[in-house]
Order: sequence, then C-alpha cells, then structure tokens
Amino acid sequence: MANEQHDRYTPGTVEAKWQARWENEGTNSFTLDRLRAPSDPFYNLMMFPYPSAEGLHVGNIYAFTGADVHGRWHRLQGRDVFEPIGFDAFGIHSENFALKVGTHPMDLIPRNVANFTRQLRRIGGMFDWNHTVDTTSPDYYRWTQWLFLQLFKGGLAERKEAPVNWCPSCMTVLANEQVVGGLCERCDTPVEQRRIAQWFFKISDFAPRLLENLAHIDWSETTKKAQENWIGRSEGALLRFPVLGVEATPELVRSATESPQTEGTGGSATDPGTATADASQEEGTRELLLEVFTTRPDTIFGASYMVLAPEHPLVDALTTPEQAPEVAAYRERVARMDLVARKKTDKSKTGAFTGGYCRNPATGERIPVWIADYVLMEYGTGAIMAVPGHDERDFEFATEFGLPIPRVVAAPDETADTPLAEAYTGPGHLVNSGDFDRLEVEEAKSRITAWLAEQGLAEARVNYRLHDWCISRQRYWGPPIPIVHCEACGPVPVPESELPVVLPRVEDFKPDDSGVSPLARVRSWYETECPECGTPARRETDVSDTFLDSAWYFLRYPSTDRGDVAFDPEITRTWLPVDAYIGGNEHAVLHLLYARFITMALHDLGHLDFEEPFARFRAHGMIIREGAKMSKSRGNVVVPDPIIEEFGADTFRLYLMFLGPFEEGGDYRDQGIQGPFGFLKRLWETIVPVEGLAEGDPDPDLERKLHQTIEQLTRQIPELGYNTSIAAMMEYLNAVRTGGRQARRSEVEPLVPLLAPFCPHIAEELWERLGHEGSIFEGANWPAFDPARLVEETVTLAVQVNGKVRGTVDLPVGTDEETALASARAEPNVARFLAEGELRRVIYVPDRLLNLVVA
RNA sequence: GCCGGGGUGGCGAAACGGUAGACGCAGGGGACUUAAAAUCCUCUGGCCUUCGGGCCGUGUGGGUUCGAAUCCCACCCCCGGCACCA
Repeated sequence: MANEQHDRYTPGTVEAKWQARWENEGTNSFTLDRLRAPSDPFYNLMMFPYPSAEGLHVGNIYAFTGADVHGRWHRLQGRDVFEPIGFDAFGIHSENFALKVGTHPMDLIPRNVANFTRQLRRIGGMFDWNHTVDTTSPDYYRWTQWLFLQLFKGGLAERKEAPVNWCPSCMTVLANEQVVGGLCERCDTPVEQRRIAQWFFKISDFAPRLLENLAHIDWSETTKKAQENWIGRSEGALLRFPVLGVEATPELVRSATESPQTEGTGGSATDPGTATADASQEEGTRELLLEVFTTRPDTIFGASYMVLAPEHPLVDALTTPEQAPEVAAYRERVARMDLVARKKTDKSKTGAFTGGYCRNPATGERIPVWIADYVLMEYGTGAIMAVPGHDERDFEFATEFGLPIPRVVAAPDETADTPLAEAYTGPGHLVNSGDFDRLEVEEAKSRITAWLAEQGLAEARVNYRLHDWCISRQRYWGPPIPIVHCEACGPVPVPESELPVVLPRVEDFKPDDSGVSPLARVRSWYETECPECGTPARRETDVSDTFLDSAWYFLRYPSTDRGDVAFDPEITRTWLPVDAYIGGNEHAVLHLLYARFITMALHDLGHLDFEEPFARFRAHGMIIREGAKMSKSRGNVVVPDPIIEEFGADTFRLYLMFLGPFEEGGDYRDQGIQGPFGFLKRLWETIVPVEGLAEGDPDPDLERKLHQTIEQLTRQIPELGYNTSIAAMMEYLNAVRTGGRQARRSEVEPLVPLLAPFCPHIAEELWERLGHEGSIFEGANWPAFDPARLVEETVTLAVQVNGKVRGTVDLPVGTDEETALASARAEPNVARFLAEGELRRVIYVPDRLLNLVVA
C-alpha cells in the first residue's frame, strides 16, 4: 500500500527530475565541436518570443509545443536536432510598456527575459540554452548594425523622405497603431503627416525574385498566398501624356520621371527605365510628358481626365494661378490627415482641379488634370489616367465632379451607346476607340500599348505593390543605425571595427519636442568625428526597426559561440537553410518576407550560399478559449503556470496538441484537460509497477493494433497531424486495458517512445523504469512497424441495398465477390430488402462494401 | 471588394468517393465508499419502434455517381489577412 502511494503519477516530481537531468547532462545542448560536425543535422526553428511583462502567453506555448514535438520526433529518428530559442526584446511594445510603468527598459527586459526563461524551461522544450539570442544585447545588435552596413555598402540602403504620422502636441512620430480614429492615442490631438528623411532598404528591387521563389519553397499555401498578395505584381503599361502649355525644362523632366516608384520597380525585365522620356525630348517634343501606370491601356480612349497625387512633384508646374489657392488648400487638407485616414476607402471622393491640361494621345483631346487623395504617391508613378467608364473609383470621382464618363468597352449584349450606370470592369470588346473598335479587351491591351510605344508614349511594364522597407524609427528602444552624418562627406558608415554603436542608457527616454529620436538630445553621445575626414560630425539618432532584429536571428543561433563574426561560414553551410520553421501566420508578410529579403541580399553580397532561409515553413492555427478570442481586456487569457502546477507540463502539452488540427488551431476548454490528464495517469498506472507487467508476446489483436498505431503516427507526426495521433494512442491504450486486463510489457513498452514527442518527461521516466539507460532522445528509439502485421484477418463488410446499409457481414480478408454475395443474401434484413425487386447490379469493393442495386 | 481557411451531435473534433460522428469533454445510469473525491463499468445525433429494425441527418439549393461530409456549379454565414494598388 505504501509502495502504491509512492508510485502514483506525480507530474511535478517527474518533470523537475528530468528537466534537471537534461540540464546537467547537456542532453539538448550542442558543443561547438558538435555544431561543426553533426552526423545528421536538422535545424528546427520556432519564432522567438517578445518577452512581455505578462509572461508566456498560451499562444506561444501552443506554437512552441507544436514545434518541439516536431523536433523531438526527428530526434527520435536519430537526427541531430538543433532547437534554439531567444528573445525579440527591442521595439515599441517594450518601450511603451516601460513608459507606462515608469521603469527603464534596460531594467525591465532582463526581468521579463528571466521570467520567460523560467517558463520556457518548465514546458519542457528541447531548447539549446547554450545558443540563445537576446536582440537587445550589444553582442547581438552589433551584428544587426553590421548587417545594416553590408546593405549600405551594397547600395541596398538609402535615405529619402517619407511621410510619417506626427502628433503636433506630443511632438513625436506615431506608429499607425498609435493613431486611433485620426487622433493621437495618448493626447487625442489630430494627427498629421510630416515628411522626414529616413532610411530605406530596397526590398522592392527584389520583388520579382521574392515572388518567383515562392514556387520552389515548401511553405504553407496560405503564407505563400499572403506574400504573393503583398508583393502584388500587376502587369500593364507605362503611358505618357503630353502636358499642354508646359515646357519641358530639365528639372521638370527629372521630377516627372524620377519618382520613387520608377526606381523602385527597376528590377523588372520589361522596364527600360526613363531613357525613352529623354529620347522623346530629343525628337523635339518640347512638351512635358506625364507618366502614368495602368493595367488597362485598352481603355485609354476613355481617359477623360488625369489625376495626380497631391504630393506629386509636377503639381506646381501644372497649376494655373487662378487655381493655385484651391490646390494649395486641398494639399494642406490632405497633409493634415493621418496616414490611416488617408487610405480609408469608404470616404467620398475629394479633389481639386489644377487648371492644367494634358492631351490624350489616343483621342487627341484636351483633358483636365486634377489632384485627389485617392491617388497615392507611393504606388505606380503617383499619377493616373482616369477612365471613369471602367474604373469604380474614377467613376465615383467623375460623378462627384461632373466629369464626362465615356464608354469604351462593351459587354456582348451592349453597344457603344449603352448608358453606364456604374463602371463596367468586365470583359468585352472596345467601342468608341477608333481603329481598335471590336477588339477584345485582352488583345487591345497589347495592341494599344504597341501602337503608343511606336510614338514613344508607352511601354509594357510590370509594377509591384511592395514598397521599400523603411527601417528608421524615431524612437529610443532599438539598435542605433550605425551612420555618422558629416557636413562634408555626407552619411558615412561607422567602421565595422567600431561596432557596436552602443545604445546609451538614457534615463529620460520619453519622446519630446525635439522632434526626433530621444537620442537626439544626448549630445555627448551623438557628437562624434567623421570616420572619413575627422571633422566634427553627428551620429544618426534614429534606431532601426525591430523587424530588422528578427530578420536574421536564425543565422546567429548556431554561431553564438563566435564573437568575431555574425555567423560562422562553415557552421552556416552545415545547418542552414532552416529545415523546419513553425510559427504564426500573423508574420506571413512582414517578418517572413524581411527574413527572405535579408537572406537574399546577403547571398548577393557574397555572405551566404543560399538565398531562401527556410526550406519548410508551417503556419500553426490560433487557439481561442471557450469559443471566444483570448485577450487581456476580456480577462479570459489562459495562465499557464497554475495549469502546469496542477496537471504538469506533459498534460498541458498533450492537451494543447489534442485541441484540434495544429495548423488550424482549437478551442481551449478548461474542463477538456481532464481527458489527456486521465490518459497519462492510466498509462502510468498500466506500466508503473514494472514488475507487475506480464511477459510474453502481445495479444495478436493488440499487436496488429499496435503496428497500425505506429504506422499512423509515423505518417502523421511529421505532417503535424497531432490531434489524431494522440487519439490513436488513446484508442490503443483503451484497447490494452479493456475489461481491466493486465497489460503485457510487449504491448505497452512501444507506446512510450510514441508518446515521447508530446510528453517528454513522463516518457523519460517510464523509459527509465522499463530498464533503459540514458535519455530516450539519445538514439533512434522510435519503434518500427511491420507492414505485414497491419493487415486484419477478418473484416466487417457493409452490405447496402440501393446505397443504404442494410446489414454487415464478417468475412475473411480477400473474400471474393461470389462468396460475399452469398453471405449477404443470408442476412435476413438484407434478404428482406432484396425481395422488393430484381437484382440489377452488384458493386463490390473488396473488404469494404457490397452494394446491391435492386429495381 | 479581393485573397486564404472554415461551417459535421450539447461542445472540441474524426472520417483514401464506400457502415458519418473515431478520440475526448460535458451529461445520464451503475459499481466501489459510512459519505464525498478519485477510480472503474455502461449509455449518449434526432424522431419512431412490435426492440427485428425504420425514417431523417454533415450551412442552403442544384448536379455528377451504384454510392457524396468528401467531387462540380450557384448561394448564405463565420474566422483570418489585404484593401482607393490605378
């Protein structure tokens, strides 16, 4: 009795014991030597957490457990699995929270990291604690800065002006999410736009490759689709509209053609760039040309006016003196809007007439030029030809301002004169389009583009939605951008030998009226000498985006033993690209795209020999609680510590993985944990007085079921089919225990490694009690199955009459049709339905079903 | 509006085009117990039943098929992402 007491399943004891042992024996840690020479490396990555003050969120635990199961499974196959974890602790979240509680982030973050570390150890992940990263450590961000310098030297970083949200009361830059309904979230002042010089990475140069490579990487389809949409390739044409009455001075031609977008899409193969514009100059066309991008060159005959973005550089040149006050007022009004409100689609169209005109090169007609905020400076050329008959936005605008709405496309049942009640954007043939009438839309696109190209007024063009990555943050809590501004030399990179540029401890890190980063008021820090000419110079005071920290962390993990390089070339070649990356789809377009870009850039710069960082990526689902989304404000967040306290980490892990398909998520119901808990208890009690297990071969039926279970798990676990794998183990254990029978060792022992990926602690304990030396994860301990033993001897055949099941018959496997039919006829209920008519047809699916068609 | 992913018992969910609801939760009944907890056994989609079984049932409406939760067409609803992108 006392012994029984002693042997009860107490998760706390078991888990503490094994966590300590893994730690002491370095079960999950790699030495530098082993990293250099693994026998079968497998890099298992999960998205490192942001260490918040609240502690590890159950969503993190869900993700990490799913990834850990995957890593442990590979380990049980005998592979060398490297499974690192770290902390993504820079950024506006930490900074805002620090501001709120009045603690310096340099004090706050270490506390949070310590708490996260404790929690992460407690859930039993197979983490290599000797290879962690903390993005806020100078040892790490030194290399983040190094990365910036590589891109800068490679011509992939540039400084240019861009709009930011500006709160005139707090005198600070706001992120989009800090703007609530056009007001500053802190002081409710209306937010406006301000243009400031910022650093950009030229990710848009990589748009075509980032898109094309998606076809060759093994990623969740949903993630790839999200990236595809984000990159937003669209095929169309660049068209040039002569501006009437404005002479083409060199400056105007420059501003007309050097819009950021024309550069941004420079990577596209169909883009000969701005040369044609110059050529047309040489032909003596003294007219200024206005460039627009369109996906519908076929509708050019319907372009009844033009629209420039209010910020477009040619607005001043086009505006007549009479219209100048109205234009200026409109531009000011737009500038006062925050960036979110600016792009709202549900507001009505506004705009102002510039007084200027273009000539429609197709019709020869004079068409007015307007400015309107529905045209965005950051897309295409920042100007459009407006075709109100066949574009919903233009239609709305033209209706608002009483502009003509010609029809140039007709559906099969329409004519050139069918009135347009709304923009028609469907297929059809051209009308009112001169020689191009009757052509189908698709053909007209290329024909019209070619026709205009002959006159130097068009070229085919591929445009991308993806815009350059602004990495400047006018904030405190991030790595300082390693640049020195010198009056004479311009922006000069900090020499690599002087890295890191250490973020100074600034007690007052609140944004203030200086208008830039808090670092801009630490004179002792920003005053320096130009690394090139030695004259007094000023450090860049902006810090870099948190997404830069996380765009390369997976490169650092295996090389954290190396203080002298960002990543060791040999080790990197050995371990990367990452074999399996599991994470949330909320990072589908930012983190995952930036990481791909950085990898591609480092590849081109000669630092890496691969250009895609993650060979395989799987997005996990989201978990909700009792049917509702979890959030702090609802107060329905699952707090992991008490649950682990009561049931143990193994049960918690098992339950999380049991909730539903890992890639779809699940509903956390507090009561539900009883199921997995009971399962572990029963498993323990089935095995634990090991002396109580019977010897001998397994029961034949159980043996078959065991092999089926092993087969199923071997197939499903690597595909993240966790919930059904767990169900299969439960089913098997139920079968072993039916009728309270005494289990044989041979029946239950293989269940231990099957369970190990999910519940590593109890698996280790049972494995040890069963007499094995060392950790179950050291060695290829996953059981094999024998395909020959999967097969049943008898099957239950469903017998249908006219597609409805009327009975079943038990038959030996492989019974022929004739015999099966005879047995079926012998079933009284089947015979009854058979008697209702004449047997017309027999469908026999051996070992499954017999369908008798009667009429 | 566009792009994904989904709609199956009271609930979470299973189901190579072949017996819908495995596994688990919750619930009913029973055993053990002085009692409770724990544990174990057992039942549990709905309606009807002469207890043999029958009818209905996977968001809705059509279609293909001997046979559809599964494939095709149209539509409705929910979740996630993007969105004045020319």
